[in-house]
Amino acid sequence: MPESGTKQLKQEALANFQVGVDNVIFSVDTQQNRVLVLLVMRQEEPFCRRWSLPGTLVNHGEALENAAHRILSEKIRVNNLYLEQLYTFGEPGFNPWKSSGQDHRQTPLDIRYLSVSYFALVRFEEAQLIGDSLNGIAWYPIKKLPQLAFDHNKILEYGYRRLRNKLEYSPVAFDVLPEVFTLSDIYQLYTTVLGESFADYSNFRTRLLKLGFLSDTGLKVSRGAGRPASLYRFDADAFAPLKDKPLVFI
Amino acid sequence: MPESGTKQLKQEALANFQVGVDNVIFSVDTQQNRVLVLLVMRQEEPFCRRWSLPGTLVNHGEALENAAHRILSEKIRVNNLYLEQLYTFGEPGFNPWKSSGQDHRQTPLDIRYLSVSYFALVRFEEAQLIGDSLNGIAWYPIKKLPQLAFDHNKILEYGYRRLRNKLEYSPVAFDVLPEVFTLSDIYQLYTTVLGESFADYSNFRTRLLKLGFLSDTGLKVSRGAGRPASLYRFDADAFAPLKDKPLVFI
DNA sequence: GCAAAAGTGTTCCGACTACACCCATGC
DNA sequence: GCATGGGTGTAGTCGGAACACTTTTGC
Repeated sequence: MPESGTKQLKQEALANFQVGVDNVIFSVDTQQNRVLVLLVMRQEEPFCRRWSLPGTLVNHGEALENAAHRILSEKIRVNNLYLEQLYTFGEPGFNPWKSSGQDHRQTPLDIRYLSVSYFALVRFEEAQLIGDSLNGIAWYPIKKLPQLAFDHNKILEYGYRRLRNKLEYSPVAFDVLPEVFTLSDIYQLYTTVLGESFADYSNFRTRLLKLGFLSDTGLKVSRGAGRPASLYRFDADAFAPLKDKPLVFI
Repeated sequence: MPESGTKQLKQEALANFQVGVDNVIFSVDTQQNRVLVLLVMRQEEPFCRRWSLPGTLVNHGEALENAAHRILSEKIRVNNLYLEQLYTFGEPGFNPWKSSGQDHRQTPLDIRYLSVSYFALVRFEEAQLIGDSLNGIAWYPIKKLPQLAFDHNKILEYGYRRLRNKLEYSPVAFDVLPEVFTLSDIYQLYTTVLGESFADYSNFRTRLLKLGFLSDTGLKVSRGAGRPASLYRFDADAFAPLKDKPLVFI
């Protein structure tokens, strides 16, 4: 924390910042077996007509996380959502407008830009994009990313690592699954994100059920041929004791 | 990322930020079996004469991580060090100077403060404090923290959680151990930080050695009574293949 | 010799793996 | 019936937990 009082001489050297929030928003399309990330097409300089992460500058009086929620809800409509802070990027000299014609604000030349990135996971099936691909918003498969604006490829890679870690060590999946779901719904979610590197379906079942935080609703659902699957519900109370433990799924 | 061009109307509402870096610097005193955190005594308002995390405002042209290194090296001299970004705090309305007499800078009233916190682990035995407790700098046992300035207690708690996680899942310990060390050195480090909740010494030994990234130097060291202990060295090359794997120590 | 600390070995048991196999449905 | 996906059971194996035991030092 600053020691402003004793160091008047240094005051001149302090940087002023504009702070933005950039969201890495993931969803998982288990049908097509791919992880998707939400991108928006930039409509202005710099990096005009390039895809980028949805982001915004932080408003006066607005909490960082609120800014993240705001930009998210401008692009997409969802009911369930997992959101957490990812990382703060902000190399000096990285001012998007510094050498462009866009520096039309009441900002001194040496304004600096800081990007606080957020990581989000939403349910693909329920997510409604606001606007369409013509309006420059789209889900992109993580395996086929275009070149993004700014250092967004770096941020995205960082977010993708976090996604896989989160899935292994915490129950984020259940924030993003429907209220009730089958065990193979979960299994497909995991295989899509993490690859096939873990236990087969039958062992996955056994382990997950033994953890004891999935309660059988008694309901069944039939999807085409094959035996109908039981529908389960995530029991937050039963999970609570496991919280903060070095619990590992997969 | 901002969409400044299309939203001129909103420009008025944008916040301007001053960005600071606050360090949570840990060390481990295995002799006395306690985790320590470095605190400094504030010499000015607000929170004058209160302990706080060592921090600084970010200078013009200075990378965030460099600011973290700078404030650290102003307080302490170390050779080995682990440093990583922790979290970014910055609720609106949280401007330390807003309602104090210290607002003597060329800043508009609505300037907002953002704290990017960093997490550091240093070796207690080699760390030399610059200045002494009279100059207001001291190691505090994590179990006996005073009330800190700002929201630093919250930041510290967050850092402490990270410390324990890092120790379990990554080889940070070896960044902070001497070049050569005994197996009980490591064991004591782990027990001090994590409590006694894991394997006994003999099982800990076996597991750690089986991982294969500790090489026996052939040297021995005798510390008072008892059989002399072998000195080991961390072999970064041998560890490399294990990197990024869901490796768990303890 | 005896205490103290380092280091080794052994037994027990639970957990994960890899399957084989049974069940309920659509067609 | 048979294909399809859901669900159960089991034998083999690996690894951790607990603890007894041996080794090497200081005194």
